[in-house]
Amino acid sequence: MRYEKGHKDETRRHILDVASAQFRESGIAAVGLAGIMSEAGLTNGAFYTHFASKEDLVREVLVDVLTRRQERHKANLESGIAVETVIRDYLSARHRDRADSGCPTAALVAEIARHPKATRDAFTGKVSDIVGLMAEQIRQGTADERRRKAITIYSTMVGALQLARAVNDKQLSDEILENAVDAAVTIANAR
Amino acid sequence: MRYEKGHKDETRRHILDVASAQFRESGIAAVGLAGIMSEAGLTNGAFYTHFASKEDLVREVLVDVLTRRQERHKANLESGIAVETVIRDYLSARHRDRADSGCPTAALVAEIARHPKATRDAFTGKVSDIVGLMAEQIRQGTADERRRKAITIYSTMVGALQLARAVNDKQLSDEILENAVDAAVTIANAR
DNA sequence: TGTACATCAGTGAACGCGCGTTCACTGATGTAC
DNA sequence: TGTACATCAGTGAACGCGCGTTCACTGATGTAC
Repeated sequence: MRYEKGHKDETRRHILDVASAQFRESGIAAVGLAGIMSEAGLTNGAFYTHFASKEDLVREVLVDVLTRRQERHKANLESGIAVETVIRDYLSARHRDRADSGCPTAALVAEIARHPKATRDAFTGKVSDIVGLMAEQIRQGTADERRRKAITIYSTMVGALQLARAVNDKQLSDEILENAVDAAVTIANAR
Repeated sequence: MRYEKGHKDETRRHILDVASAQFRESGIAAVGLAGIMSEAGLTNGAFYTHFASKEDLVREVLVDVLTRRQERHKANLESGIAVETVIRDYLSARHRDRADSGCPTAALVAEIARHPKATRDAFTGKVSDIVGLMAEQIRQGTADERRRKAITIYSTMVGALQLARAVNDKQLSDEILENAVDAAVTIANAR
């Protein structure tokens, strides 16, 4: 069968979506291409029509998801949504319990640190952009102070979300999220 | 050959050390038992004389390393070492660059979140103990406030160390560590 | 208009490889008689 | 004291399995003449 115009792009988009959910849910190393392709409704071989290798897919997924999240940050900024709202969403029980649609940094940062330069380059650029947007969203302080605050808030959010996910005790998990919200909001509003 | 008394314990200890370094360096999923055993100077089959399964090894490694780190925290506390010193060591360039001998939480927390209950239980208990010791080390605030501070500081340190490792830009990496030090020290000393 | 060929997304079997795990076996030492 | 057997940490080959990747092939549609 020959396909309609745009079909290949749609398929590629679908593979990216399936892969990004599986990676965030289970980690990169634990996810196989066969599993991704079968969830996407395709067979093994079709993978290489769209991507050069698994590592290529990883990099494309990271750029894709982080770009989408960056755009959401940009929209938040333009519509004047407060940084407190972003912090509360990030450190919510929902985000903790739904890693597959959540922040790829929290899900994959340690694995990314062990991936090749091209993948880490892509990640670094996007994280830098997102931190920049968060800095713009912060109201108190000079540009430099706001950047420093954004970096610290991002670190705290990423660490707290991961700990809240790993810990096998609902009370401690909630406590981790709540304390991180307080700390992040305090930092954002500090003069 | 028959072995001297204590030989088996030494071998087990050696396998634990090799495995814990490899896990922290490369992640749990990316490390194979054959590689661990060969670095330990043994062959494949001997593994099951010491451990029931890879998952059993993972749990034993986590308990072992976190217990040792907990004991170091206890010693720090008893010899009156300030929490600032712990923060600066944790967020040092050395710790960032030597994951294999570093904090297993920073290296493995996201992977641990995806492991079976027994593994997560062991991790949760140890993290809880370590946070408790950090809380005792903090000077300002009521017991409850100190616990809350310790949780936040731990989250910030874990997130910042991981980001500093993943980011492919020395300047940004150093910036992440420095800002996290400032934030953590400020939290520890806040009234 | 009809026919021959080109295109190309996707199929599905196969490749070599390393994984976690199993198991019959080794051989130096300890124990029993 | 000498001999036969038990013990057990470790060996190394083999198990089935799923991995990432390759490739000859399919077949519906587009294009050329």
